[in-house]
Amino acid sequence: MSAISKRNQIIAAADQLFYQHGFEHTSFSRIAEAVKISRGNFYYHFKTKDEILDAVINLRLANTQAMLDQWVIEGKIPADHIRKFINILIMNRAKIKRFGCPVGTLTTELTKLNHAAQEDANKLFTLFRSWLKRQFQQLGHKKRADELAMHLLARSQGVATLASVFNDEKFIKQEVNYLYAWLAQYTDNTA
Amino acid sequence: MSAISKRNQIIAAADQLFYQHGFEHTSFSRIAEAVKISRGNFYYHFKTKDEILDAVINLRLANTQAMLDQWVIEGKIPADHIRKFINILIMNRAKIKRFGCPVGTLTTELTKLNHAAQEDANKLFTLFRSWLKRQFQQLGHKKRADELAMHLLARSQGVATLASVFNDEKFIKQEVNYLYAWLAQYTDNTA
DNA sequence: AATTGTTTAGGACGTACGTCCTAGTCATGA
DNA sequence: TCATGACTAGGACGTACGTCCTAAACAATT
Repeated sequence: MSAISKRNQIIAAADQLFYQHGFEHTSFSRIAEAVKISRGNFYYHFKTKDEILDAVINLRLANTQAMLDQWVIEGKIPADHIRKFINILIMNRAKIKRFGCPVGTLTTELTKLNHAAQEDANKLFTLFRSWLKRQFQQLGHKKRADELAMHLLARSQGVATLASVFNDEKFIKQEVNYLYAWLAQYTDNTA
Repeated sequence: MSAISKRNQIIAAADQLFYQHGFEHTSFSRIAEAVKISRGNFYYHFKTKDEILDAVINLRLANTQAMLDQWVIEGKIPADHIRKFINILIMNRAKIKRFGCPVGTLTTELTKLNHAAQEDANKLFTLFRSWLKRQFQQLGHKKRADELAMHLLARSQGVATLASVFNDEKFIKQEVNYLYAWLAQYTDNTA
């Protein structure tokens, strides 16, 4: 097991645990247990908890960027791309129902903790926002592109939160249908 | 200073601190400091932290119920009542920008902590949901009342979250306008 | 076989937390 | 004046946490 691999294992485990139980509530011991190393040995890979958080955020940023790039490759038109964004609510509905949105819940927690990494975490949102904005621009809505991007982001956030509170996957599907209908307004019959 | 008064002071302080810094991140000492009693003395008023949480949730439930009742008294028609709900985004925009939605952020945190009080906290959402449902029913949307209530709740949640992430009050106002427009669809020219 | 750098386990350290106890203060009213 | 119950300050307690150290095991190379 190489060092890099073990390091990545730790980051991956922390990623999951931060999502499921929150950053503050996830202890070193808990992560160490998940990757089957001793708590003390942890220090060899990461000096502080904040270092892990940075690594997790960077991992998520990279994964998100890759996902967005992939969507652009797969889809033919901007409307396809945006629909792929909406569709993550469906794809991840089981996890969303249990733990909410990974992006939203992390940034919310870091804001409450007044944590130094909160601006880095916000970049996750900015990534989506800029990407969505570009899609709406390409749809021809140059002026309102950012407004529409923010609207869609907010709607998705709300759906994730309520689905989690009420443990309701059906609600996700319902709202996704609303979102598709909303999007259709802005696509020139290119559905 | 009577016992009840001091107890209420503690609950009120905890209410604020839980909102601003989260439940887990708010220590006994921090609350005691806020109400100017010693940390040890705390034990006289509340045996455990969970007891305070319960009290805070009950306080919020009572305040919310009172607010909803008041709205019904003040407004003339159901559309007025729903608009008052939407308007809390405007009324509380400064706090929302800094700390998000008090209801949403608490329930989200308790879910991550897998805390026993999470169901009680969810009652806050249920309170709004049932009330909104009733308003939509009175608007004549018997079948879709709950669906519309959930939709409005989700939209509000999303707005609060994004406004907090991007520190953006303008966004709140923008989305509130969208919400008013959305609501107008369901009111028979009684705006 | 010897050497070197990487990775590991185990545990020590200080701090902060939730909890709990106790001795004492204070106001009230008999 | 004294007895009572409400309230308080200060600190003890065990536990869990983030952090840090050290000695040993391991792997790769010479």
